[in-house]
Amino acid sequence: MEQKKTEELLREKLREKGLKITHQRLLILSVLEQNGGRHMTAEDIYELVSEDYPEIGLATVYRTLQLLWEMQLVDRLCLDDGCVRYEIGHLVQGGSGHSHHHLICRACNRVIPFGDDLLDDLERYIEEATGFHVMDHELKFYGLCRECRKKTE
Amino acid sequence: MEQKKTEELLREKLREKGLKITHQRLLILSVLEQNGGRHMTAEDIYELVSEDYPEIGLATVYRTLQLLWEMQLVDRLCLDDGCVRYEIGHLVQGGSGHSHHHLICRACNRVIPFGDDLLDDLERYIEEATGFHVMDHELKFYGLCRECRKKTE
DNA sequence: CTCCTTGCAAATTGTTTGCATACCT
DNA sequence: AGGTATGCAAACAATTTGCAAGGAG
Repeated sequence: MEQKKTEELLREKLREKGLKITHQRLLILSVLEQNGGRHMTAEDIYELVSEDYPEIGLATVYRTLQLLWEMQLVDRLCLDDGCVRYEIGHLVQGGSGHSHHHLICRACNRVIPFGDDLLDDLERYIEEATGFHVMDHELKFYGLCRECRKKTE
Repeated sequence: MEQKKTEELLREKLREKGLKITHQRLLILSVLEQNGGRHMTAEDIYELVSEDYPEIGLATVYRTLQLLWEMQLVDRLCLDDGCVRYEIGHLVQGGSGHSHHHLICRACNRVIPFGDDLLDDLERYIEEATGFHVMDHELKFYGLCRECRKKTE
């Protein structure tokens, strides 16, 4: 049901721009949606889509991710491991409009997602102070996770 | 004066770890310090250091940046243009202990630094809630800058 | 039928690594 | 002297691009 909605959103946006609705584009979005919690690289997505559609090329995955990102259907993030990662857009997913943050442990490199975002006030403040209209944000905290703190004590 | 202080910090940290104090390491830190406001790529830094020290190799720049980052003397950030950028560490620079955020315009790709950080409360909350000890953070806002908003109206 | 899109392979780009030499301490 | 660092070139990995063929509108 929700699935249907996101796909419909993509169809609309493509139509608006005069772009074509292709199997590949729908499949990539669907894989992202079905893996809501993960932070996937283009390669990850490529492999998952390949299961249903083995002819797909990696370049298409890159091109489509770029497109979906521009349409705000997916979010992008860098976790300092040298590759960009993607997840279904927080604006479309569930429609809560809220993203989460990432806690990155400098010792074990684990990435821990953290709750909801609590930045509404700050966003409002930025808009007032600078005229910059905030659409999205990405917040990462670096430090030591509970386990690594124990180890070094 | 401040310059001297940061360099001294590096010397100490190197000594502590039994690593050597080399011309290259000092120069790289110094270039970062003199370009406090910029977000420099390894290549940028390489070119600047080359002016004073043409024999330097790009690989050394990468190795040194990695080292300085581990020592918390420089900060790292990704601005979605496919390369990692560096700036002098907010912990050492001025000693305020506060970093700034970045506003990234999705239309013109401009990067606007934004004031001080206001995340102390959130950091404290995270530590209480999860046991994760926060040492640093990186916060980016995506949206439309004042100028681009005007254009699209 | 037209133009957008794709798959493939080659090209690019940012970053890392191996190794012999040079340099700190 | 002894091990660390460096410069160079080659290796790698992620991403992009050119192009002929295929597919949506």
